[in-house]
Amino acid sequence: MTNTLDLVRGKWKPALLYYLAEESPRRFGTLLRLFGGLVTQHTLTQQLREMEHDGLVTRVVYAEVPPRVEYSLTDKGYSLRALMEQIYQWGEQHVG
Amino acid sequence: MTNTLDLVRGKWKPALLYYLAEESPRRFGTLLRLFGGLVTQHTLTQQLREMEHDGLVTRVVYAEVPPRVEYSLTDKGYSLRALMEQIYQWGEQHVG
DNA sequence: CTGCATCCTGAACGATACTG
DNA sequence: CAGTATCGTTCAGGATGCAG
Repeated sequence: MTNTLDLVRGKWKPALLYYLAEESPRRFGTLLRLFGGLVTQHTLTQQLREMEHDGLVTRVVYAEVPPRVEYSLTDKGYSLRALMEQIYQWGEQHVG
Repeated sequence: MTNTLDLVRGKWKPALLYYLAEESPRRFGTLLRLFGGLVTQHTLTQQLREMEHDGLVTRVVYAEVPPRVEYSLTDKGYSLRALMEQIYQWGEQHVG
């Protein structure tokens, strides 16, 4: 279970799950702008790579100039997003 | 939702939730021994106090010599424990 | 027995500058 | 545009010793 929580152990991962579930694929720059300067490129890249490693997102690089990289949610990612929704619902009842 | 995850943001909190759901109340020393030296007094005290502050456990001090302190799970604690079970189930299916 | 005080380490995250 | 490289800060958690 801790293993599951580890998948969202990362400051921006829950939000990334949310944004990518809302619309996939999304470009790196788009995601960066969605956070409005609250997160750095460094950190965003890091968290996306970890999520890719965990099988939550897929990363597709297009050989173009300028470069384009798109991130999409996997089935596992969508499933985890649904679980997060459960958790959110619990919070609504017990925390307010 | 992050607010909910914050309640178990703490290395030993999920385990404490588990042990206290299994049997309440439990003494401090008992909990400490359950972890078999993997956690220090310092950290265990800290996490229990945070859980108390979050309304997950109640702390009862008995004015005896030697001192006795017992921790119990609250209704909210049991409820969170149930949610953790949901999370665990998800992990079984998607992580193995 | 329980827990507080102090010090310390490691990992997460941010700031900034540079590159294909 | 989408990174990588470095460095600095913060903070959870551990080690150890002391106290009621």
